[in-house]
Amino acid sequence: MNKKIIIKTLEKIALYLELQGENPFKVSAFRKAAAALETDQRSLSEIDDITKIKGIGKGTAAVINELIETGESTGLKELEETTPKGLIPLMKIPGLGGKKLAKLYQELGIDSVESLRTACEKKEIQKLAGFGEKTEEKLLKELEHFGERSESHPVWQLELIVSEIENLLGSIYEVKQYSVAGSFRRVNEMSKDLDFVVSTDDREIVKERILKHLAIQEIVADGDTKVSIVLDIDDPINVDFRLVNDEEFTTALHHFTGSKDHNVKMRQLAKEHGKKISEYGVEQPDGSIKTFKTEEAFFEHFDLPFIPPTLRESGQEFERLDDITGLVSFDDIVSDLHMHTTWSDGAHSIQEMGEALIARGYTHGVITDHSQYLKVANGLTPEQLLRQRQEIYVFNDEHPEFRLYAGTEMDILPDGSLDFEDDVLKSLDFVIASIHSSFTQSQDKIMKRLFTAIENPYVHMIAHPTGRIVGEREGYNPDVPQLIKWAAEYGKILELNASPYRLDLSVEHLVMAMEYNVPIAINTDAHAIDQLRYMSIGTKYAQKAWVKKELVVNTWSRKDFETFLSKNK
DNA sequence: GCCGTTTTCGGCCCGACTGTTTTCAGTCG
Repeated sequence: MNKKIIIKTLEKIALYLELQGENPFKVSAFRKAAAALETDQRSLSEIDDITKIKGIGKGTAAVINELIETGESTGLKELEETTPKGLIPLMKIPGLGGKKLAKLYQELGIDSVESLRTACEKKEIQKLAGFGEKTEEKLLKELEHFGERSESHPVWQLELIVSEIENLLGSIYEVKQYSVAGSFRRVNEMSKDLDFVVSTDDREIVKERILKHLAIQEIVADGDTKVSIVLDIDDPINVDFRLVNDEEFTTALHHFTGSKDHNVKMRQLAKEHGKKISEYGVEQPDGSIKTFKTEEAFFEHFDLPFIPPTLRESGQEFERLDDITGLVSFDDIVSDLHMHTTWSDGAHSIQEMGEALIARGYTHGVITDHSQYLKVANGLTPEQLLRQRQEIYVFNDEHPEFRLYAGTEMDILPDGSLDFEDDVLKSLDFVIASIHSSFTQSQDKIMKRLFTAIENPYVHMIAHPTGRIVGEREGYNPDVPQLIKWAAEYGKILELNASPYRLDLSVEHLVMAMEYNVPIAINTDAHAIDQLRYMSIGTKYAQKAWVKKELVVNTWSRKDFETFLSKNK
């Protein structure tokens, strides 16, 4: 029996209990037990007494033990027999939860999308107590495009929408402070919706401006403090705006940034001190409400260090408070080691990219255009590389306070060979190797290709090691744990490609890389100046994997970077 | 169902919005 199956079973039981309209605390007890098991790092065989885990008691332990012994759960079986499977997808319909579904099933025998639609059309639903005409209409409307709207949106899609909305909010005179919140602020790869917190003295006007300037498909909710809309774009997405007074901004931002689990932990903590956290402030034991200028001050009020939004996930962050200070942050970044120019498929010249790096306050950077194999990207021949170097030297002469290094993003070819001979590589300051072709090869072949690069003494880094596109494609499926071990052994850097399309390596793999002390370079892979902004997303994403500053190559000084380079010569 | 340096019973995070109601339940985040 593996842990994943047990976790899934506990979650299933919770879902069925919910569908039966069970006590919500009982439902959440099963969810908590599943979460507790998941957070516990040990494998099943390493756990001797399962009830010692907080959140697992007599009832849930019985389910777990039965699963271990027999591979089945009689409790779940019974639930499955008394609750039709067809109800499960109905939970996704907005406005329908366990209680209402239980009632629909018991009173009208509704157990599927079809029977729900029929009941709506026959106007049977409005007759039930607690339901009405409006509910029925709303359900019918939801059923029309049920399953059409995608459940979650990748970060690269949202990034553009967020900056557009931020521009709008910034342009409204009556808006005092604003920020994106929710899972996007926590830099999750996928988000179901977008949340914004806005402070103002004049909610009506701000609301009016928002509704007027956005392309809106539907207004979902329209209250005093919350406006919820669906944006009218190719892939429609729900956007919530929370309107608060300026002094409430910080607590509201914290509240709506979540995650839910993080908030629950914070509130429990507050309660232990006789305090009460809400989006409007922290109620003190004497009943007064305290508000905060910054999130730092908010956390300090509870004797906590600032917990970055990216870490506010499972509640586990409260157990690693001491590690937070050593994490990489955007302020530590002094270089970007992967970018393209007009020499290959970039939009800007060496001069322009270099000056953009200086403007960002960096001390150095590497120009890494594609290599000759990548014809579609205008890859460079060794001769072109040589000429490009002259241009880089000129730039350095003109900007003595900054240093641009000559590099390449060299293809690892389908046959496993490298796109440049060693003597070409030797002449470069920094060599990136990456795979852009034949993604469907066997893992064995892919790993052989990667190993060629790893063992080449002139290669410094493997870029976007899995080739994935967030929410779109899997990549070429390398054996990442093996790659990490090789990188550790051969002293190579692995990339965290900061482009929101890639975020590659992923959190899971970065955690592994940290265990082996493999240096990570967070690079934008910018093909134009404005893409250099991805560095911020990349560093935040790295925090999610608790990536330590000292292992991030682009926090190193120019001197330390050069020392690393000279070791590989 | 789980939990306990105030507790083995009575809580369990907190509030907004909606639609159904004449004071609140259900859903949602």
